[in-house]
Amino acid sequence: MIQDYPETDLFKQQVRESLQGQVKASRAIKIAKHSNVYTVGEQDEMVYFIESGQVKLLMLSSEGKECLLAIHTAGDVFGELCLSGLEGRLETATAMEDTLLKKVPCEKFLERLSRDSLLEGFVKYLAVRVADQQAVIANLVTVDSEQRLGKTLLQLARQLGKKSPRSTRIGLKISHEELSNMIGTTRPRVSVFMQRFRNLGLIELSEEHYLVVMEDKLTAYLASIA
Amino acid sequence: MIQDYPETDLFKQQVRESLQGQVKASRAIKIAKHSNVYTVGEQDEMVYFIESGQVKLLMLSSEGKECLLAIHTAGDVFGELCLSGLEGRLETATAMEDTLLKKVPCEKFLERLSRDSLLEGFVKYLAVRVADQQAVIANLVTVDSEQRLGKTLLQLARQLGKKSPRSTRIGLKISHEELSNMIGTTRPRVSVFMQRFRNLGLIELSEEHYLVVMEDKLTAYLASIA
DNA sequence: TGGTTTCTGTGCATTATGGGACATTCTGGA
DNA sequence: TCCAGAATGTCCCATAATGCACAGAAACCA
Repeated sequence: MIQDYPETDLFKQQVRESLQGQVKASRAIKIAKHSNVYTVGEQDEMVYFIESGQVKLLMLSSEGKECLLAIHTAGDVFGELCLSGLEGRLETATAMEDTLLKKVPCEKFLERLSRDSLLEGFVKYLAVRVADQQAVIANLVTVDSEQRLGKTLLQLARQLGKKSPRSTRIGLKISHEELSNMIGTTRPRVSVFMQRFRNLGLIELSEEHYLVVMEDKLTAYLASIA
Repeated sequence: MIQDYPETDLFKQQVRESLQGQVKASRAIKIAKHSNVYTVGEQDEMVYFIESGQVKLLMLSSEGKECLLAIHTAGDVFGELCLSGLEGRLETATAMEDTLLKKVPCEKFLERLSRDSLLEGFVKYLAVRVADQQAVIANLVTVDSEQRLGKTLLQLARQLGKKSPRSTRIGLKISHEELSNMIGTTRPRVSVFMQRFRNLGLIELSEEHYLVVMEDKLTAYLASIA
């Protein structure tokens, strides 16, 4: 689903450098664990860059059900949707850990990209975003929850994990409830599937309770139950 | 869910003009109804512009289930995901009617945008795309199929419809099966909901069997069952 | 115009899912 | 070190969704 995107990594690197020049202009801000960076509907035309920590993006349905859209970690950019010209935030951004951020007003961000000839890189980055979301949508539409959970784990492993020959460790604790909010099912359901994956040796919990994903095995299993 | 985006329309207008200069370089190509413009996995680094007709974008799951991602009509751009730098198409593009297209190699497209100072507009356009898809994902995750069908109809009405004071006519025939492939449910289920919406006066079928959506009523109904 | 195919409306078994509930284990804070 | 709150592992059951089947209507093709 999500592949390795060297171009995207390159782009993030470039943005980081580009924003360095901005350091004095925009000081780093500190967000405490469980606090919000911004909330739905809020007028906040800023683009954020994560120095350290983790941030999750959530949408709420009318009945208050949550949908976890993405988890971002150090080096990521988020909040860039204010560039769409739409008024008000569509989602809420919450720190999962104490987090250090840089923020730049969205017009400034565009100007900066433009000046540093990064617009094409940003277009590429956004195109990758659209492609990823497209894959997520297709998954939600076509496959059942076990399969979706599996693919989501693979995606998280590739996005956040550290690779070893046979496995990938996700250095970030994500609760079953958060997973259920990503794949559109209930928490108990995720528990059952996670247990199953563990019994089959597709995933493991490390000493420190980090999640370890055996990408090959999990991929093979998902294909076998398809 | 999907709002009116004057900026996006403006951008499409500008792209159209920008591509006019390209007319001789890239002749219009004709795609017969039910034929594919490109298919999954195909190497086809082109950006398309629709002169007339309709095109739908489909993804296929491993078991062959379809997911309808988008419907594009005259004036729209599609296939722009090749800008992500990923190899091979992620989806299949199929003409729903006889369709006339212009195509431009993706690097040429970028060059052209750059030359005509449309890169920022394109960034905005992509940001809107991401925002829209985000809304689609949140819907798939948080609400049930009736609600999703309703929202999808509203979205289609706003995207494809012609407005009257109280209603919007969608000048394009979309089968229940296609709808079911957009919202992630089965065809019979869509039939039942459509019937219900019709009985409640939320939608109508015109003489020529076009779908007419009473946006206000439908919106109110969806809110009432939330 | 007739015949064929696709689309729609419906019903019904079977299965999957959602929404609780509850005991147990973990974790972080005092 | 102990306690309170959070997260996890399991059940159950009412409900929603899937898969299938079939008849009627409409659209398409020749």
